[in-house]
Amino acid sequence: MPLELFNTLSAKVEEFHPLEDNLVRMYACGPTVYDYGHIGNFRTFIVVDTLRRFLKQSGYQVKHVMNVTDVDDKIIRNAARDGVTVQEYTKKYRQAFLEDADALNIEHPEMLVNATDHIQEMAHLIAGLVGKGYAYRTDDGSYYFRIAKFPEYGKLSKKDFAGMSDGARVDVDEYDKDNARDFALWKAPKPGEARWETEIGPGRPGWHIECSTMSMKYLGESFDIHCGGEDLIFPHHENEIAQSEAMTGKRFVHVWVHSRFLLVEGEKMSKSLGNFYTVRDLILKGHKPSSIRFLLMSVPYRKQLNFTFDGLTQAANSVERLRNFKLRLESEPFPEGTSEAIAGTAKKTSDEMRSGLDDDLNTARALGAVFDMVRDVNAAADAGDVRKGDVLALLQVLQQFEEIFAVLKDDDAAKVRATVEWAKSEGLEDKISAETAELGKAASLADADVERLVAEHSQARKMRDFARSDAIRAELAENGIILENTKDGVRWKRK
RNA sequence: GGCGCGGUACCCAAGUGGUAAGGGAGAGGUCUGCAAAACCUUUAUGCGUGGGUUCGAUUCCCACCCGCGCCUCCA
Repeated sequence: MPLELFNTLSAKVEEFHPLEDNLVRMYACGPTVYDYGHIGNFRTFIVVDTLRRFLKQSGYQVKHVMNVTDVDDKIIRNAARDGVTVQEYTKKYRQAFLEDADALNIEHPEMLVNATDHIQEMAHLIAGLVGKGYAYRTDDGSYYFRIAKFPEYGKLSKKDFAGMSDGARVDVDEYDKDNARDFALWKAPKPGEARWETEIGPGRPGWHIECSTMSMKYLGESFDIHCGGEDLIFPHHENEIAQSEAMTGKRFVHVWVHSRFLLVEGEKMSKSLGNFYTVRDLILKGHKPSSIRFLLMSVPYRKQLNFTFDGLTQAANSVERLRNFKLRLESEPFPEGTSEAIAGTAKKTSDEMRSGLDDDLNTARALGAVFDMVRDVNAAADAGDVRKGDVLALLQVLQQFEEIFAVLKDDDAAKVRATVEWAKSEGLEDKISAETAELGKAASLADADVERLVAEHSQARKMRDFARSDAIRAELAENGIILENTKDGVRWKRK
C-alpha cells in the first residue's frame, strides 16, 4: 500500500508518488532564529522529521532542504537593541536550534540554508518578476507582488480575492502599493537597518521570497513536498506559490503538508498566558527529551494536540514500558527454538505499523500496533512461549519502530546534563529543578563502574547478604541507576 | 462576519454503517528475600446535545452547544 498524504492544495488525501523516480524532494520552512524555539515550533519540525524518516524507511531517497530565516523585522530590532550585527545576533539561536533538534532526535535535513546567503539570488528573482510584470517598484525603492496579475492567488488557502473580501481587515501601509493585498518582495532600506546592495537596489528581502528562491535553487522549479505549520498556509505559502509560479509558469509544489497547532494545558500557547515553553524550559523542569518527543509524536499531525504536564508524565511512562520490553528481549535467556506464533506477531506488528504510517502518518495507529506486540510478547514470555530464535525478529520490529519514533535509545541523561551545563553558563542555575539535577546524575557513572557495582550486588545476593546488596542498590539509585533482579539474573538501566 | 477543523472512559487517543484499538492512571490479584519489571482481572449498554435516514449509527444528514484555527509576516 502506498503512502497517502493530505494535500492542503487539493484538500484531499492523495496517494504519494515522487515526480522523479525514487527521489523525494522536499522543503520545510525552518526556524526564524531570533530566540529559542518553543514546543509548537518543534511539533512541526517533528512532523517533518517523521515524514522524512518514513519516506526513507519506505525506500525513497530523500533530499530535504530547510531554510533558516536569519533576517526579519524581529531580528533586526533585537540586533539593534543589543548593538550587534544581524549575523552576530542570529548565530547563537541558529546553534541553539540545532542543539534542540538534536535533543529531540530530529534528523538534520540534507541541506540547511540561510536566507542571508541568498540575497543576490532573491533580488534576481524579483528582477525577473518585474520583467514579467508581476512585480513593481514603489517610489521609496520597495518592491511588491501584483496579485491582480496572478488569478490563481488564493488557491492554497481557498480564499477568493476576486472582489476584496469584506470582513477582512486591510492593513494600512506607509508604502504606496497598487492594491492593499499586494505583498512585499523587497523592503527599501531604513537608516540603521541591515541592508544589501543588489541589482534591484539597496534594501532587504521580504519574508516569502527566500523560500521561493532557495527551494527552487536546490530542488528545482517543481518539487514534491513542502511542509510547515498551518499558520503558514496564508499568507506565506500562498505568496510562495504566486512568486514561483508567476516566474516559471510551472506547478511549484505537488503536495503541501501542514501540521496543526498545539494547545498547552487547553489554551493557545502565548507568553501572556504564561504557558509558553521552550524545549530547554521543559528539560530544566525535569522532563526527558524522549518524553517530549513521544508526546509530540503520539497525536497525528493534523489533529490539535493538547500539550500538558500530565501528558508529559504519561509519555515518560509509555517510553519506559517500551524500553523495558527491549531490555527484556536483550537480556533474558530464552529457551532454544522458535515459535510460529511469535513470528506471526512480529510480522503482524510490522505490517500494521507500516500501514498506520502509510495512512497519512497515523502515528497513533503505529503506536497501538507496537504496544499490542509488547503485551502479547510479554505474556508469551511469561508463559515460556518465546524462544531464542524469535528474538531477532522482534528486535527488528523494534528497530523499524525506532527508525521513526526514535525514543528507545536512552541517552536522556546525557542530554539533560548538557542542558544543565547550558543553564549554568547562562546564569540560569535557579531554573534547574531538583528532578533535572537528579536526571543529570544518571549520566555521571561510566558503564564499567556500574557493571562493577552490579556484580558486587549480585555476589552479595548469592551469599544472601541482603543488607549489603540493598545498600549497593541504594547507592546506585543515588546515582540514577536502577537495578532490577529477575529470576534469570540482574539487569540495570539509567533513570 | 467569511472559510475550516474538532468534541470517544479519570487523562491521552485509534476507529468503523453492525454493535467501542492502544497507552497512562486507579483498584484487586499472581510472581518475588525486598524493590522493580511483567502478567491477569477490573474502569464508556457508551462515543458533545436534540432530531432524522436506516433492519441497525459513535460512524450518514439537519439543528444547536462548546473548543480551536486562518482571514494582521505566530510552527
